[in-house]
Amino acid sequence: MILGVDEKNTYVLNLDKLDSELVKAKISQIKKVVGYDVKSTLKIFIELGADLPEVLHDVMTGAFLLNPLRRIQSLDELSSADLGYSGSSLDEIDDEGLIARAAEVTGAVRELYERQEKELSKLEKLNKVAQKIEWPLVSVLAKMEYIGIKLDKSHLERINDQIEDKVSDLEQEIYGYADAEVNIGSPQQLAEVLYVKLGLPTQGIKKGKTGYSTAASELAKLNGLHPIIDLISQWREVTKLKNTYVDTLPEMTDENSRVHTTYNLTVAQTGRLSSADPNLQNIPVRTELGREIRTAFVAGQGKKFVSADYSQQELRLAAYLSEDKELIDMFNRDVDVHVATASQIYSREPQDITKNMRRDAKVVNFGVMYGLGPHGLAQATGMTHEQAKHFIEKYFEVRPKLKEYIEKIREKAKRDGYIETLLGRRRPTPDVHSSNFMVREGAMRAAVNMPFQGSAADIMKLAMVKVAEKLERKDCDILLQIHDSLIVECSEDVAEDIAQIMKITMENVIKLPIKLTVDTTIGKNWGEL
DNA sequence: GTGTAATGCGCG
DNA sequence: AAAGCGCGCATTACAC
Repeated sequence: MILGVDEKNTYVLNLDKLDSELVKAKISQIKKVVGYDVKSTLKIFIELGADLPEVLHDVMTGAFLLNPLRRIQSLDELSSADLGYSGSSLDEIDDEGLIARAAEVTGAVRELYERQEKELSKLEKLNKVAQKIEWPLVSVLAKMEYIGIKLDKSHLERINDQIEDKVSDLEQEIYGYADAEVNIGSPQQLAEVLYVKLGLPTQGIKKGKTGYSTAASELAKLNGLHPIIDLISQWREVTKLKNTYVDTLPEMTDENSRVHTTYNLTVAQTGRLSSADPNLQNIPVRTELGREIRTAFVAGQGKKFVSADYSQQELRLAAYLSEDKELIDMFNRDVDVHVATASQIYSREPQDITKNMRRDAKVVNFGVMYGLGPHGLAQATGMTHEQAKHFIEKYFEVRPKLKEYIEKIREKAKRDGYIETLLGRRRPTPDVHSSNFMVREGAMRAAVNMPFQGSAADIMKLAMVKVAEKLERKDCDILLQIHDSLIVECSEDVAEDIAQIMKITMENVIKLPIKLTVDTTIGKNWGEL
């Protein structure tokens, strides 16, 4: 445990062991903190029951803000790359070594801090992102991670029993058709069975480095040609959920049956959070069995979950950023934008728009933000390539401002070498100059996506800071962030109240000419949300 | 045994 | 000819 103190700030290192009373006393006096991976340190402070200090700066996150392309963000890497340090490892030394070299380590942090502050002060908006969003968010995330979310293990056990029966049934049937006990989990062996042994057509099937693909999208093309296809798809769905969630989550709980994720601030190039160990941002929801897994996440005794979701946040931001008055107006009048879009593309009255027409319009509405082309649209909707091409053309006729905006982003990426979000977070775009078509176009699509996904991420992060402030002393904890959604746990009697606070806070976190609608739900488990 | 690439798929 | 963004993780296959 090392503290480096000067007249202005206290520099704290990443630690995992604490035993000295002296140290605990010292911690309680810390009011402001600078460090490397401060979030990890704050979790130890919480464990000790200390009040959290204000986060002034984090050199790991700072390095990422200034250059998100740099992969290695260890204190070692930063010290040698940015400060020219060449000594032995700073971040993998044991307790004794740490004490011996405390000055060295705090010195590196201090110097990185000073350099990064200088760099940030030259970039006004990025600096504001750091000061107003990232630094306050560090404490919010530390608390979320520390509190965790409760898992009903017996519920998962019951699900597991059902799954195991189903898996063995499916396997027996599949072995029957394959006339061998193939490893269904091996794409190689499976391809051999499907495309050689059973002689299924390989026309139109994607080919990878090792042979013909057996991915779900390719199997879909074979559906109806052989009963084994559907069985394999079912086997995949069930074993995926079993291996990834049902088997592993119960092993990651603490003594109170709670699981604690880690939110990473320095991974996603757009500024989103990522969640790992376990990843709680990809808990299933799209299938019946998947939703069953969600119900295993439960609120504690006398508590409820409240969820608050931004409704179509990225599409609203697209409307605002491209200054498409029509689209902005649609959102502000609460009309169904997918129906409205279909109505414009097909030149039909909204009441004459079928489910399928709406579905196709929805795919394009979201797809354009990712650079979806005719190929992808055809894939997603079942249109022919020609129809898809025409559909996209019609779309941009109806949304000329969006087309213009996308073109502007592509040009900016080439000209300036970076794209920024609404609040000024930057993503470098070096690959838009690549001589490789695939690499170049991929970089262009990522660039186009940045303002939408990244601005949404900024707004949600800011909202988390504000919501955390409002919920202080309210017997209510933020547990999860799933990109456009927050889940809190609070006592039953205040749930309605909390829902309202979250809605108002999140909708008004930033003043824009477009309404950012937030929907809330209350439930005893995640499946009810 | 450990590391890595490839494949596949869960979520927003 | 290619041609959907952002993640994390399980498994297989294979090199070391």
